[in-house]
Amino acid sequence: MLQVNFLRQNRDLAIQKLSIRNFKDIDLVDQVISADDKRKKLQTTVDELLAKRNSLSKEIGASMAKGLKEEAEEKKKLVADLKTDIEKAEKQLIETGAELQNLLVRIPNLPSDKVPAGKTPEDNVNIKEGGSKPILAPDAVPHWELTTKYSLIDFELGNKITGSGFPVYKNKGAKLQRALIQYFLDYNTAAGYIEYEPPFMVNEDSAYGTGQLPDKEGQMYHAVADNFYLIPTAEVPLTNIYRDEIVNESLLPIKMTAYTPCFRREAGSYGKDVRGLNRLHQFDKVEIVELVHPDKSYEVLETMVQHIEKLLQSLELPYRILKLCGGDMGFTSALTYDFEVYSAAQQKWLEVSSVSNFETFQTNRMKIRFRDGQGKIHLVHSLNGSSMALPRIVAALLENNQTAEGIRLPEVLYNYFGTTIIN
RNA sequence: GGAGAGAUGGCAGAGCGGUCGAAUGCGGCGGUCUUGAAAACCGUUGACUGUCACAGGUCCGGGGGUUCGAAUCCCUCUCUCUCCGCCA
Repeated sequence: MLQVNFLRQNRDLAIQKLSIRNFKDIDLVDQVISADDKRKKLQTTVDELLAKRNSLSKEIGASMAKGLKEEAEEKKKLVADLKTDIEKAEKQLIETGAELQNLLVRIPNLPSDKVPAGKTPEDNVNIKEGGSKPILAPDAVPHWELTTKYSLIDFELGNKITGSGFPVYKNKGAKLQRALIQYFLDYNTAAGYIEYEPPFMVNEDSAYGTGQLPDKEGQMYHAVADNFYLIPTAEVPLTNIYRDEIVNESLLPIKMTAYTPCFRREAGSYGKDVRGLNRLHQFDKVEIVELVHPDKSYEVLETMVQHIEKLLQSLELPYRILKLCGGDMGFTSALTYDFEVYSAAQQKWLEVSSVSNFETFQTNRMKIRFRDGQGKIHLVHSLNGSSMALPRIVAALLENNQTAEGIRLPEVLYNYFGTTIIN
């Protein structure tokens, strides 16, 4: 959520930046400002009425203490008259506040200056490629055949137990998941991230805090009886750890990592895109989240990009890094880099990580703040990235490393997995 | 799930329907003392809103009510604790 005062003071800039996103409801900016004007006026009215009531009430108390009963009764009447005015004004104030909030939550984050213009994924800027695409044998097959061939994943069984998009990992397939999770967490904690195991369900406030609610409601699984949401990413519980907290500046940066399963309804997905491990309703992911000083967030974003790049390099996968264009960026982000790995048998780039700086968009909602040396309070910047999402990594590992003898694993996994090859 | 108790500032913990944004202790910050530190002593220390700055307003778990006036009384929801039941 953007800050109203920022919009008031930078109306034109905000509109210009929103256009980089191809955001259509530009009018919202002016609507927010005028709703806030209205709110301010009403607030003043209410405040004045309340001030009157408060002082009269005090006088009543004083009169009573002196035993001036009649005087007190007269003043009581005055306050009684005020009461209807107060109720009316307060009702309007609440309505206007809600109206303002409704407008405000519909405005996405402003893209940073570094965001390229563009509308679709084709307009994303390829800023770097690394690793080399393997040359596969002519009989190479996509991962969904390999997982069957080596008994790693049973998609059909998942259909039976739950439904499509809920695969059952087994044998070495299950162990590979565990090895990757362990490796990723160790890699992150070695870089100073504190490991967490958060809840896999969150309440409404938390889902709202990171921006999943109100508009992405349909993308989460909702446990209606308790009004909990299954997390779509560890970003949600991790970032919410510091919701409504004011931390000392010396505690920054706060670096957190967690493995969690992620649950996504993915309503509307179909066809080739969802084949095998490409798109699932439940998948494993290790996430990194940072809460940092506003002056440092872009520096930190670059560090996070390097962190993830090195991780991909260690997995010996061909990858590329994209800077997302305005039109393809998520609602809450100011700047996003996507990481994709090349899945050789499908001959497709698969997104395995997304790293974003949200600046104050999330922290304004969550009121995550820090106190500086002068005792002043400011919002922190929040960032996060996948480090890494497992399924597509597994898809690429299987496809790219298939040989006549079996799947050859990258060296970094030897110790975690126990053997060097899956056969 | 049943019975009872409770929810107050960063933490602990007072609080008669009016002068309570709230005692006190701890912690934090500043100072005195000290070569330096500790101790001791002195001072200071909630958030939001609003204003050029004052003033003013809001917040004592959430929501509603009673009252001229609510941290204080009533209702309700949520959560925590104790006991019982169930249970990985």
